[in-house]
Amino acid sequence: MIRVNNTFLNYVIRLKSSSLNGSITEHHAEKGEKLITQKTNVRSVYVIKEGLAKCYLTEDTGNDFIQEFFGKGEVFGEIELITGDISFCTIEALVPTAYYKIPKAIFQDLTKNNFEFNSLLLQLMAGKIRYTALRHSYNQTHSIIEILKRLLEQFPQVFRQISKKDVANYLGITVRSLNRVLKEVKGIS
Amino acid sequence: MIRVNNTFLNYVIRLKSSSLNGSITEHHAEKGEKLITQKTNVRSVYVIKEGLAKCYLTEDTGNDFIQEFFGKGEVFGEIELITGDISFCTIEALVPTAYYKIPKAIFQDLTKNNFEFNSLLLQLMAGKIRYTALRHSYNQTHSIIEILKRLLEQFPQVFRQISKKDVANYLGITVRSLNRVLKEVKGIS
DNA sequence: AACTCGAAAGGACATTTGTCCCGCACATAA
DNA sequence: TTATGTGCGGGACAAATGTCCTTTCGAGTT
Repeated sequence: MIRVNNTFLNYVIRLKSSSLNGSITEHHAEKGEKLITQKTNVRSVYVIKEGLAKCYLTEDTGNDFIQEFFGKGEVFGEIELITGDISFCTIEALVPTAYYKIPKAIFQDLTKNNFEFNSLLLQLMAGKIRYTALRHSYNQTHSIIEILKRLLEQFPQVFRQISKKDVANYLGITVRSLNRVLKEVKGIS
Repeated sequence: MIRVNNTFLNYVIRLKSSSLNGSITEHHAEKGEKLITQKTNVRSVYVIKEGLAKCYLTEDTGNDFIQEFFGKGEVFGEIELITGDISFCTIEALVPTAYYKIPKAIFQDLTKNNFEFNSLLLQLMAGKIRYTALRHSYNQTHSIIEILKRLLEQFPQVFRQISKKDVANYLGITVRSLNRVLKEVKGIS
């Protein structure tokens, strides 16, 4: 749901304030601002310093599917830099968000010449693969009410930060269904 | 659906027949045999030389969710070696399958000291992330009939190699629904 | 041959989810 | 103040999907 990665964030902060001072830059996005737009070129790796963003794909049907919510330390853009493809998703700030940008050339140099960075990158990507596999498996094999119950256990405050529509798009259902099931969940507990 | 990776396969074959002769070994699995079992330790990276396997997660409900079908050159086990966790899925041969095994120590050495291998590994993992993101987004935002139509366009022969039950588990639906929708698809075309 | 078993096909019904509404509350702009 | 838009909540009905069950078929076993 809301992913974080403090290990990587701390490492990037250390990198920034050391040898690479100047090439890793800090930026700020307002609520609703897009950090990456689907089907455009990506020139940097992004790391969230503070805030919250949604990562979503817009389909030909006009529907959005929210892949993940990114919190402190989450990294994106690295996939596009590695595969060389254009972006397959849009990243949009849900609240005022501060983030770091690592330019492509610096990123590529780090992966090749910095063991620790390379190792953290592998960890991070392996974690993404593992996490999404587990999530989609759970989602495909359980009813919406079970999925929602689990989500509310892990993030009791979801709706404080995230709109119903976004949660529905994350679960791949309509807001109407979300409301219906939400009522049911509350009725039980 | 059926993923392949010839680039990586060729590289591994070259590796095997050169410096690393002896440490990369070739094996064989019968139909139904499991190469990796969910929730057990993984000690090697696996690469399919020839054949077909399914990668699936068994949930507490008893339901299986098939994440992918692995064909020639597909790699697995690398996630577990990187994160250090036990396996989150089972890999089972669907036909007689030949594969290579790269022991953990060799794999770790290669990622650190072999630029080309490291680069191929990053490509491979980035590709997995991208591919599954696109697939799950499509699946969540389209009806089963659209998903199935697309699948039949890309793999007209699916049912020659893969049972209805496995296809249903891949799509996250029941066999009954699959049959129903299949009839509809054929009716249209 | 007789038997068992697993895969496939599909009927009948229940349940879940989506679609299309309408109304309410709360912003913000005119 | 009055408009206008947007998020939220939910009723009523339609459509999609699951559950349960029965039948058929063919491969292998005894």
